[in-house]
Amino acid sequence: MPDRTQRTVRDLRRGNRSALLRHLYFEGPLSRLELGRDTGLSAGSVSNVVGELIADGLVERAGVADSDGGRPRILLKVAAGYGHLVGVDVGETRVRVGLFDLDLTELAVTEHLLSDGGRDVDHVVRLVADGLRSVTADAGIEPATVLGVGVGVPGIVEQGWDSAVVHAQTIGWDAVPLGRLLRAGTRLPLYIENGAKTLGQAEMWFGAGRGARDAVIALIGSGVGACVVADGKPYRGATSSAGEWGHTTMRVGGRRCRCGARGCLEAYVGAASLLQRWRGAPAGMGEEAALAALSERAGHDQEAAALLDETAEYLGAGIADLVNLFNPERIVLGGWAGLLLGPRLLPAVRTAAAEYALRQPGRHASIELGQLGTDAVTVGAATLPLAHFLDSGGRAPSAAGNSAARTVRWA
Amino acid sequence: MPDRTQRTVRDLRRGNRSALLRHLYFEGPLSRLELGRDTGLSAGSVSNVVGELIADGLVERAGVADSDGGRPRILLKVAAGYGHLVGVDVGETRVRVGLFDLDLTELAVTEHLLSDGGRDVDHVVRLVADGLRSVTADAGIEPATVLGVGVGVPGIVEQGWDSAVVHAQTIGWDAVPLGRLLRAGTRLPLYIENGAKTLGQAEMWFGAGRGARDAVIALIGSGVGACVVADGKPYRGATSSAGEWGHTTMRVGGRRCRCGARGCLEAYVGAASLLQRWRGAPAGMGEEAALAALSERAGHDQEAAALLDETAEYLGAGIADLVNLFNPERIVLGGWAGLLLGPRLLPAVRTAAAEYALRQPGRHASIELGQLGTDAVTVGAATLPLAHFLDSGGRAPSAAGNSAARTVRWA
DNA sequence: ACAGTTTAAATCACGGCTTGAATTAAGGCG
DNA sequence: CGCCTTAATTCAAGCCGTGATTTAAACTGT
Repeated sequence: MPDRTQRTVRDLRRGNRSALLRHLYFEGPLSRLELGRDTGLSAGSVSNVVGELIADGLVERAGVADSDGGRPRILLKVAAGYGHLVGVDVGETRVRVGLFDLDLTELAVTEHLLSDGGRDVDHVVRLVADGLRSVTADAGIEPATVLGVGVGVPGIVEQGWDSAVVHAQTIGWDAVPLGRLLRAGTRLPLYIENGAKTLGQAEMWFGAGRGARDAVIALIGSGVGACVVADGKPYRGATSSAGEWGHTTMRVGGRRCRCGARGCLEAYVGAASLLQRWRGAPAGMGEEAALAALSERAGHDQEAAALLDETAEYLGAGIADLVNLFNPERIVLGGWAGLLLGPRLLPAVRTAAAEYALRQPGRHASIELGQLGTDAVTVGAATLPLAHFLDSGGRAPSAAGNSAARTVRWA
Repeated sequence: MPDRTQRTVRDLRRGNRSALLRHLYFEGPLSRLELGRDTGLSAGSVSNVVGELIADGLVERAGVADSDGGRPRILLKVAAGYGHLVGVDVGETRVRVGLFDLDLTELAVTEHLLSDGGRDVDHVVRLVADGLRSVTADAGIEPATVLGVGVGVPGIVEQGWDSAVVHAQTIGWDAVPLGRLLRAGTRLPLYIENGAKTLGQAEMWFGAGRGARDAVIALIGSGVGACVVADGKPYRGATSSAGEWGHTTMRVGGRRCRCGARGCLEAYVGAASLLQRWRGAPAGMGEEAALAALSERAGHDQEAAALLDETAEYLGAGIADLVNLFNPERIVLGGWAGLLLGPRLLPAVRTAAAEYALRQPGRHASIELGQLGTDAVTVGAATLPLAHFLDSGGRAPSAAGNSAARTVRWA
């Protein structure tokens, strides 16, 4: 089937509304003249489209630029109060629900700890629905102003034509029709996506990935994964499971990984694996605290230092794989373990990556530390409905008449 | 900068011309009614656009379907004789130039062997220009009917804004401004691309990849590389060097690769590496013949069999990396060594890939043998101008007034 | 041979959109 | 206040796709 993205003059207006909205959102405040120069639209078109966006309440004045003798420019911005967004982080240990305005300023947040690792699907679904009601009430907004709900989950999300189905091994979910289940609790548009991908999108929008077109967000936690962005768009693959970097082979026939294969990157650099192999691991300590202890001990303990040196080499080689295969301009190292170990390991990781990557792509790729912690899964999930809204030119889908989770679209 | 792909009603017509042309090209012959059904265009629009394409000579009648009592459907197809395409394969051992019609039927071909491994850039450029003249004369066509020249080269091609620059280590080329050099010999639009990528495109268009949207063409020769296709488009990366699969790490600190790094897949499964490690390698035999001998000897020689078993495991793990990272629906194993060893190794490769790949993406990916030999680099190169032509809706760029190689666009 | 029915394709009126040119708006300066 | 400069708006024109209508081309029955 041919690709049918634009075909009538109405699509033209929608495309140009989207282009102006996105440009204002990421680069604003801007004048109409700058919008025209940057987007290539004629002055008349900018005037027409901006006029419509202002009439719709999506765009507002943001001040006046000083004049050197001609007519002064009026600055414009996206109206932060036009609508609201909800972001949900469904994790192994908690369900976190946040309400944001269009600037992604957090207006309310609620969090529930899970005692069973998230295995009880119905319980999680109930917590999401309750959290949605709670943040809406806390912020004192009308539910009708919510443009959509983005949900990040710790597994693979298959985007079916009428529902999102989640496979999340770490919380024991197998083909859970989460879209349909959440639909029972709300009429708002739903956008369900892998949590690593929502965290990756957050880094791309306002973290270390900002401004890059081809990037990889490499996430190290207990497990290891990546979010690949190609030409500004997320790389999904045939069934949306692309980016399983943690299960690429670093040593054929090597250490057994919890996924079942041998020699996976995760079996060498995942926090769980590190702590398993560390003979000085303190007993009874949580994973994060234990890894912090390992990092601290590496300063004066040879075994801990050697373990982290080996980790840096494997990480560097794994990053070199990303460089050689994806040819990104930027690699962002994130995840709770990545942020914890990053400051100490990054120089050695860069050295190792330079050794294993081809010279030409390696020269073009910077390796940087992420800027956002794991709480950013929530705001990253809120970017899902926002991206959709911006892509549609600010014409949100109707909350009524929809019986399924929305197909997820990214920035 | 916002993505500005369509903005005026002229772009609408261009997009719809492109959609109809591509659909007719890949799926034709078809009636107007089928075109409308498949593309979603209204009957009136199909009538208008097809009428224009017929008037322009791009589309012609291809027969009439039988009628059951209503008006019979008229079948349409792209006019094979509308224009011509040239495909060039610049390799280590030869320069091959072919002239094709729009159906990619070969009308003439010429080939020159290289005695210096392609190191003399000026000599290669002269051979290309001479070959172009030669095939044009042999086929007895007007040069003005040639829509463009596609060139496949054995290295990384950086697509600059006004020229293609080639880095091809195997033929000793470092930052060769091939676009500018070839420009001196012809006014035709030039499209320069990595030969593995043109071969990959050929497999996608009329080989084992046909019909797939997310695929990887994995090429095994002396070296190892891949051509990644995402959502029907080639995955390029920031500087067009994506797909260097042969230099992903299979064993941290392992065998030294000719690229300088340790543990690369190429150091384990590339033909050059295999022959280097085979103690029974016959002296004075060419690479292809020697590999054929290895394959044949594996039937009754334990060492040869063990070497190929190890190769299958590394190949399977390398393919599993592609599955886990790119989530393709299809992996095509090609390249001269891949085609030679494929029939014998494919069962073991599939077994190994299933062991190393995650279950969910692994279940969705088929692993198949390529259908085209290395001569397909030439016809694959011819698909570059053709893809551009189809993408532009059949409005070819003017040959005059262009001082640089064209930015390459793929199917 | 003709009328009626069916299916395919062409034609037409209409509305929407962007563009470039012309006009209006809003400063600064003498 | 007039002139100049720069920003924004308005207007006429052309292009495009759509849905409704008309025309075209077959088949069947009388």
